[in-house]
Amino acid sequence: MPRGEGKFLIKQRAFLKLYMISFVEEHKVYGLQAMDELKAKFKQLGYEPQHSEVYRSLHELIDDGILVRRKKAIEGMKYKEVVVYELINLEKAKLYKKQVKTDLDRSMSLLRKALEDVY
Amino acid sequence: MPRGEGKFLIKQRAFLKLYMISFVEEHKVYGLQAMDELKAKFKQLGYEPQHSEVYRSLHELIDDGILVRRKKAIEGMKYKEVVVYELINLEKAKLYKKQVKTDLDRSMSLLRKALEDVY
DNA sequence: AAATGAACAGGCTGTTCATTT
DNA sequence: AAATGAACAGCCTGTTCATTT
Repeated sequence: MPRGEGKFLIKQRAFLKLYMISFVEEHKVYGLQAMDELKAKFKQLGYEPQHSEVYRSLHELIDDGILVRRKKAIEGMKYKEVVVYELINLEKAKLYKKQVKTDLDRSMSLLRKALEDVY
Repeated sequence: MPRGEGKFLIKQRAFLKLYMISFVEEHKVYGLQAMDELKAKFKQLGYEPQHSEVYRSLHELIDDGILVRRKKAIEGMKYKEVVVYELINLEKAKLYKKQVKTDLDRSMSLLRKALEDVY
């Protein structure tokens, strides 16, 4: 059972949770909209996050006590209502972002080192 | 079943295979020695590749037709003999390295973008 | 159909066990 | 014990199915 030791690169889950926090801070989006935005953003890099992983990220942020769910009637079109999220604990959010930044930097260093060593 | 589409970061397997090729090019090392070298190299980045994953990388490179196994009597100390590897197909090796470089660059871009977008 | 969510399945990888020298 | 390898187990994540609006 991996205990978080000896780890390789950052996990997709953490990567997405980071973006979810970022979206919520900007008062944007519900689940699928976040996914579409990310797909568009990363399309040229060949990365297409799936909806289930986006939802899992959101759910986990709720379990972490960082976000809360809120139902919201849709303003204009399409269907009735969506689930939006709000920051409930800014401190926890800041801490999480800080931790993820460390992991992102570490991951970058691993990749950079390989590029330097081998090519 | 993931078909290599919509993928996130480069996999540890590919990362290690790249280093294995690099080691073999320098006529270095057998399995555990390679692992120790990598552990030392990445220790400060908190990455510690496990022996089974190193062996799997080596085996896969054999399946890929890039390396061949060769038993070699140990020169000085410790125990009797180890398994060393030789490059059998330089073209394939070059191609593989090129492919991995693409994936490394792509992965770096993903991480860099997240750092730019969120922080 | 859009949106959310859960169930299911498979791949990747760490831990453990087995074998040889 | 060092070295190699395979078996086993668990986590992560993509695919599929179910439900609601």
